[in-house]
Formats: sequence, C-alpha cells, structure tokens
Amino acid sequence: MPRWRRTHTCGELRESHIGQTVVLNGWVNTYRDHNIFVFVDLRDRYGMTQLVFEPERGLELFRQAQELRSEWVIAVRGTVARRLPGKENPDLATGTVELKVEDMQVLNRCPTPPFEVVEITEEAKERKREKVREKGKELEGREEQLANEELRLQYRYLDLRRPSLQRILGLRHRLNKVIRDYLDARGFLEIETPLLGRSTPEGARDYLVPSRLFPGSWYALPQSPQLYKQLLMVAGYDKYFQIARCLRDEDLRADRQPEFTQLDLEMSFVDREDIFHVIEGLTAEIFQKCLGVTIPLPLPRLSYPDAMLRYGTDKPDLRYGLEIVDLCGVVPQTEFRVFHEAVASGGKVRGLNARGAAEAFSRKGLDELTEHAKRFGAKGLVWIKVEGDKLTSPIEKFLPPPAQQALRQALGASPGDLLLIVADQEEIVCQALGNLRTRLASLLNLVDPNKPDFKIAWIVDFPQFLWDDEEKRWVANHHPFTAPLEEDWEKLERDPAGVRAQAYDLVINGYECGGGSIRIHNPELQARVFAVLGMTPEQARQRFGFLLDALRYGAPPHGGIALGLDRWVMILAGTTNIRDVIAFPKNQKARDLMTGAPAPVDPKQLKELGL
RNA sequence: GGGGGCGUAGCUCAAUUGGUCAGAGUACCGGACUGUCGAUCCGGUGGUUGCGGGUUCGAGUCCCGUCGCCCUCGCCA
Repeated sequence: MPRWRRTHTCGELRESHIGQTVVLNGWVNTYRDHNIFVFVDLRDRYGMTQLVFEPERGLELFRQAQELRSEWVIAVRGTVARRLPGKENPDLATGTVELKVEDMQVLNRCPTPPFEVVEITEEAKERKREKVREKGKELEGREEQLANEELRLQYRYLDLRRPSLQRILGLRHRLNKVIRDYLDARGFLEIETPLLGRSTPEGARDYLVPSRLFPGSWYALPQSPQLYKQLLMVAGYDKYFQIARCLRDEDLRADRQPEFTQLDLEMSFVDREDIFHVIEGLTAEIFQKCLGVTIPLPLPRLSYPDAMLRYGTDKPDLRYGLEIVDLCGVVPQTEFRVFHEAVASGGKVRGLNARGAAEAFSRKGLDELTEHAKRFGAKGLVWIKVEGDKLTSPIEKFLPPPAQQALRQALGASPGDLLLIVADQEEIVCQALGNLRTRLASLLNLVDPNKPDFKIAWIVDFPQFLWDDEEKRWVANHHPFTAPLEEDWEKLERDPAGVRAQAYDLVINGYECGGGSIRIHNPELQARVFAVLGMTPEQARQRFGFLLDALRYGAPPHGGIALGLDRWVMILAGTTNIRDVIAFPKNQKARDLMTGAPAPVDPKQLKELGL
C-alpha cells in the first residue's frame, strides 16, 4: 500500500501543483470513455479531481481504465497538468487542473449500486440547461431526483457518500467543536453520566434493559441526564455540560428520533439571566463559526401567554407576521350567533389577517383552509375577503357596518386582504389558528428556503402545571424539578394553574431547539410540588429518594438547559428532515433499515436474562 | 390507535372514462467517437405493476384485505 498511499486528497490539487507527481485515492464518481481518452471524476469527501487516461501511457493501463465503473475504489499515480485552454470546469474547486494518470491500482470493485451516488450541483444543472439552449434543443425534463429514502437508508453507507450528506455531518462536527471550545473557555467541565439508570415516572416512555444479575429488574436508558446533572451540582461541579445521547420510546416525527443528542448544561449559583447569557453567547458563536451569520444579541423574549395569543403556539416561527388578534371586543357589535356563544361559554374569538391573500384563495382553497382548521378541533372557519370598502363573507349578513368597521380596525385590514376567524374554546382557537398560520405561510411562500433567515427567541413564563384530563391530575409542564416563580409559591396548593415556572424554551424558526429551567434546590418546596402532582411522600421517596436526600445535603441554587443538537444541525443545514443530520438514523417505525434492528435474539440470551 | 399520501424495469417516473399500455429517461451490456465533465450518437438486455383475494369478456386502473415507506394527530415531563 505505501506505494499507493495518497499524497493529496481529491479536493486539493490546484495550479500550484502543476508538474508534480502525486497519488490520489478515491471512488469513481463518473467515467467518460471517449475511445481515445478516458476521463474519470475521482471523488473523496474533500472533493473531486478529473483523471485523464491516454493510450500512449500504455495500452494495458488504458484498457484497465475503460473497465472502470461507478463507485470502484482506485489509487492512481500521475502528473498534475493544467487543463487545455477553455476546458476548465468552474463547478470543481480543482477544475483548472487534471491528473494525467501514469499508473493505477484498483483497490476494490463495486457492483452496480442500487441507486446513483452521483450528485449534480445546482450550478452544474444551470450550465447544462444553458448548453442545451445554445444548441437550440428543447430542455429535456430530466431532473435529478433522489432515490426512495427507504432504499437509501438500507444502503446508508452509499447514501452517506453524497457530498450534501458529508457536508451536513461536517457541519455537525463543527457544531460540536464550537460548543466544546466555547464552554471549555468559560470553565465548564464535560462530564459523562450513566446510560444504564433507573426508570423514572412522568415523562416519556423509557427504553428498558433487563438485568441479568437481578432477574425481573430493569435499567432504563436515559431520557436525558436531568437527575445526574442536578446531583453534579450538589457535588460542587458548578459548571457542567455534556453532549449526551437521550432515548425516548415515543412515536417519531420529521424532527424526532427515538435516540437523539442534547447539549446538556447546568450551572450553580445562577438565575435565569445567567443561563440566558451563556446560551445567547453560545448561539451567536455557533451561527458565526458554522455559517458566518451574525445573530444580534440579546435575543428577544416572548412570554408564554403572549406567544399563545399572538401565534397560537409556544414555538412560533417568527420569520413572518400573520399574527393572531383577539376579537372578543368586536363580538358585541356582530350578530353572528357562533361568536356570541363562544364568548358566553368562556371561549375566544380570534383571527388573523393574511395580507393581500384574498385573490390567492378560491372557494376551493378556502374550503381546504377550513378543513385544515377542523383537523385541530375547530368547528369551522370564518373567512372574510376585503374587497374595496366591501367585505365578502358567508357571514356578511351578520356583520352590520359598525362590526365591519371594528373588524377592519382590529385586524388592520386593507383591500385585498383575507381575514380568517375562529371561535371556540381558547385551546382550540390557538391550535387551529396557530396551525393555519404555518399553513398559510407555506401556501403563500412567506419563507424563502434558499434565503437563510434565523429568528431566535426565548419563550418564558410557562405555567408550572397542566391539567391532565385523562389521568385527572396535574402534571408538570416542564419537569417536576422545575422551580416555580418565587412570588407564585403561595398559589401552589390553592391555584396550581396560576403558578408560573422558572422555565424557558429557545425557539428557532418554529422549532423548539432548547428548554430548561431553574431547579428546586429545597427539599420542602420539592415535596410540595410532588404533592401537587399527586405523588404521596412515600411515592416521591421511592422514586426520587436519592434526589430528595441530595437536596438536603447542601444543594446550591442551580439551573440549566438542554439544546436539541439534531434540530440545531437541521436549521444550520437548512433541512427539514432529522434523518439528514444523523449518520445512521431510524425510520418512522424506529427501525434501522440497514442493520434490521430491532431483531429477535437467541433464546439462550433471553434465558440468561430470565425472560 | 386515528387521518392523509405513496408503492409500475436496478433507479426516477408515465400510462384518458377499465380496452395493443406495460412505456420514457437513466443505469447496465455491446458498438461508434481526438477534450469530455449529468459527454454525445446507434443498438440491446431488463417487468409476477408490493402481496393476496374479488368484480368484469377484460384490471396497473375499480372493490376488500394485507405488507412496507413518508407526513400528521394522539404521544414526546
């Protein structure tokens, strides 16, 4: 091999190397056999270099070159040469030179791959289109499309050869490095915590691991290192972080995998502002070093109630407006029974203004919007088209002139606008309008996928508890160790719904990218919170005894946050599919199509585990 | 568990209302070609239309079931 060890990578050669004898190793990306020349684009993760084979270098070598096929692995030795004038390839970083091959070793052959690994850049496509146009031919409808994702996941090692996936994994590496450097420079310690732990109630479904030595007992894989990091605070490791794998046995989504990675972080002797400060600095650093984008600081903050009112969600996409407006004040002037009934029964009437969108939606389009709203529990959707000084709507006859005037004013309506209104219980109004808002943004192309735009905000003042109608009890909104706002402590027992938590989420472009809180460091307060959650002291002791004990042994005030790194990479990379940012992801049923996991095991293994 | 979408050649897709429709591009194989770069040109191989059943003179197309994949609701402290 030493004779064939590469001297350069496939992305490296430039005009300065002209005349040098070099060795390249890589995969055959494409080959072009011209009878008297063979061109090969040799690819590795650094780039691509054009190889030229000519018969005068030896017929044996040339015949070998004609045999080359996609994805063969080869080593070549040759002389770097300037390309002929006018034959440069502007799509390649190495496009001014080529390698005149003098010797070659086929390191491995490859059967015809199940799908093409070759990736054509947008620039190359555009150049091709231009060429076709010059020749006066019609542009053929041949657009590159990726093979079925199922197939690509099955042959993940082939799909991962694609430059765009290699770029994303490179970005992911860079993100990890920026985080480690940033936190290291500020005195944080990276500490690992166990994967085999104890199952805790509340929260997501655990992945369980049977114990061989204690038949019938189980470890749980961590949903997050939450408890351990609090214990580290008690232990005096006042600035901790970990890039930690977390596992939750819940159903998957486009932005959710059963195993994912968090930047887990915790600090002692801090309040919310200290956490914000660290994370805002880190956020700016990440965007600067990964994308060269400057994020203005401090980051804006939005209270949970405000977010719910204006955007219908606690993770609003702030890249566009379409803000929701409360219209309860306008209802008395209308004669629409549905509005009056909603308000009378404690519900809300709210709407939003899709500016200039009246033309964009036909009757059919409006029906589709209505269907969309209904999917989230709304009984209907009121639409109003603003046409000059006239309002066109199915409920027009219930809107006397004063009501029309008031609606226009409340929603800031101008001619050409489309107003959409939902009346129902508040939760449903929020869900319906919140989802309508994102739907409209997509239909109206309010977000340009090719123009990087990052709107980052903190969501604060979450409620401490939510009522679980199924279990008929209060559940922790964030988690049971979150500290309530001090001024709300007195409400704990008499008005749980009114207790605000010292919790915060970090939202980027509509994705929840982080969440954390100031924790409870006082065992009495912790016991009171457990009580609200319906846990008896005995249950609390049984489940979290070690934490309650630790809090008694000199726990410092502390708090922290966890960032969902997979989602960060998604946003940095501009993809909407979490599988694009994980080297070996699971499919939607949590299967690994490449290895076949999960799979049955040998009965012998089960017997050893007492199963 | 519910809702929606998809499944046709190795790959990406097409195939009026059920009626020579099983096709195109690409890949692959063979040939031509003195500078290509998604090479081009000529020719060829390649299909149990996911699987099973049904309706029909006739099913890729309609019906029922089933499997797989994607999106989504529930779920995800």
